[in-house]
Amino acid sequence: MTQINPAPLMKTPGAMPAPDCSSCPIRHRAVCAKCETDELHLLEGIKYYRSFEAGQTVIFSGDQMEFVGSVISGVATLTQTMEDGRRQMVGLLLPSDFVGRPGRAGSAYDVTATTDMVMCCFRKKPFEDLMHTTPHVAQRLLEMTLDELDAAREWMLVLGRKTAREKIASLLSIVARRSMVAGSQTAVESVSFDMPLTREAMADYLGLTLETVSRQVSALKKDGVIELPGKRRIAVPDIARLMEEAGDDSDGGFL
Amino acid sequence: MTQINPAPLMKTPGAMPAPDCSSCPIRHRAVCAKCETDELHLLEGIKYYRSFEAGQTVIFSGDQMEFVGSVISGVATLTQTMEDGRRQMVGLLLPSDFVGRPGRAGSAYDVTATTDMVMCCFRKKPFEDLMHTTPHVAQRLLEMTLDELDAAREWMLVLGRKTAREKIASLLSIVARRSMVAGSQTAVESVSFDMPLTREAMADYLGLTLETVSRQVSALKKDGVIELPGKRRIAVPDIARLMEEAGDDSDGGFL
DNA sequence: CGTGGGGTTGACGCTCCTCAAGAGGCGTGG
DNA sequence: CCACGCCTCTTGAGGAGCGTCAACCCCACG
Repeated sequence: MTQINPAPLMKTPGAMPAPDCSSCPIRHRAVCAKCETDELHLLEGIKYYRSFEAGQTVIFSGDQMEFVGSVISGVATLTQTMEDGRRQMVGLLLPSDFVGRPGRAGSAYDVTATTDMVMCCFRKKPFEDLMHTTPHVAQRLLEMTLDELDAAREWMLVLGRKTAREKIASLLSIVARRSMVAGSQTAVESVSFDMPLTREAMADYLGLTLETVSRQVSALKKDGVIELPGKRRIAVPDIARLMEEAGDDSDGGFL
Repeated sequence: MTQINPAPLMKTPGAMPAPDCSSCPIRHRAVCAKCETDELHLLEGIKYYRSFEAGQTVIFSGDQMEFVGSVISGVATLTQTMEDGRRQMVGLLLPSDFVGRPGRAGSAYDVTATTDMVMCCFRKKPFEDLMHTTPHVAQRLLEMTLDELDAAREWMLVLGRKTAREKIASLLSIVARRSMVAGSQTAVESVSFDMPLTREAMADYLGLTLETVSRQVSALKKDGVIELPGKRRIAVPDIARLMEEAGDDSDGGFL
């Protein structure tokens, strides 16, 4: 059984000293992944760290974005809200994911930290300038955006066609997979991880109500697909079984 | 190893003479939008036209993509299918939209023409090379991908949180808006357009059944939100009313 | 004139939502 | 120390919305 432990690394929200890029845990997966050392120095010159507390809003929908950046640790969500209060999560931001949209002034979504979180930020203007001069940043951003688009489309299938039980299993699969990548595990059959979302956030993700989420999680537990060893912790004894419940078996493998 | 050759194409869709870029109707909206004349010549050198009939599959999910390209006229869809046959449309490709994913060998989705369609194609390899040499193509592709991502996220809200009636109204709004852009109308309060999708395709788009789509279209007609002057034709006497039914009023305006 | 594809409409039932009550954990303050 | 409020989560009962199954219409086309 693989154990993935997130490393919480801060208390007070706000600006923080930014460590060296060479020791960065997401160095090879973030926007900067393709950068040569000279390009990295340019980025290093304009970067700064910021931390956010669980529950804190990073950007409000419609606000001006003065920065873009990468999630270093922790989890954030992108959500849309209708006038009558209905909410849909449209993005789940895990370590190495990029926040913000170059070329557009305001944010179209609310960005909220669901756990304590640290970001590596760049002021938007200098970053955009840098995109024009260093092709590797723009290239990597295109790759990442295409991956996000694929993820969004996968998600559409979940939202549009899957049952409540399949939706839950799909979400757990995604989080499990990402946590395995982060821990650089390969080909294991069981995992355990901390679920960074509340029942309500899961419901917002999946287009369900929190009651339905709770019921289906209980059902998956009763059927032995998952175990709940502690608050927030989820153990998956048989990953293939979970994927089967999600409706997409024989998958396992893109990126 | 036995080779089974797919049936030859029925009519004569396929290669076509490619007209000059300067007279192209999507010149200023497609991937080539930012190109200078010299860059355009490079593209012109590797481009070729292909036509597809309504109902014809452009690419099967999992197939190698030998080309990428832009939709010139007509409509295509991107769909995903689960093993048990459940289908979800994940992209609607209208004129100027880009088809294909540079940097990945195979297609993740089925691409199907829903009307007769003409595409401006580039063989994948030369196009990818060109992306590295002419920054304007890569820049424009990033912009377009970001727009697609926004559209996908808007769509998630539709799939996850809207009622059947709101879903129909949302789809009609999108098609109406796009048809207005194409016709370069400004600030009108009524539109009429041809709906390029069957009830079944609409259902696949919206995560509904075709019966529900049919019922809700009838209901919108009965309530005077839309009129159906002819087969496939839809008239919207009051666009604001339609947007209200879609659940996102006071919108009107991104791109 | 028959056939097949697209569309409409009705009856019925299942999934998931709504409303509601209550349990368990945790920090605060008396 | 326990009481209290607040938050998250669980569980139940009832109902609505949409899916399923089925019949039927319209029209193009051979």
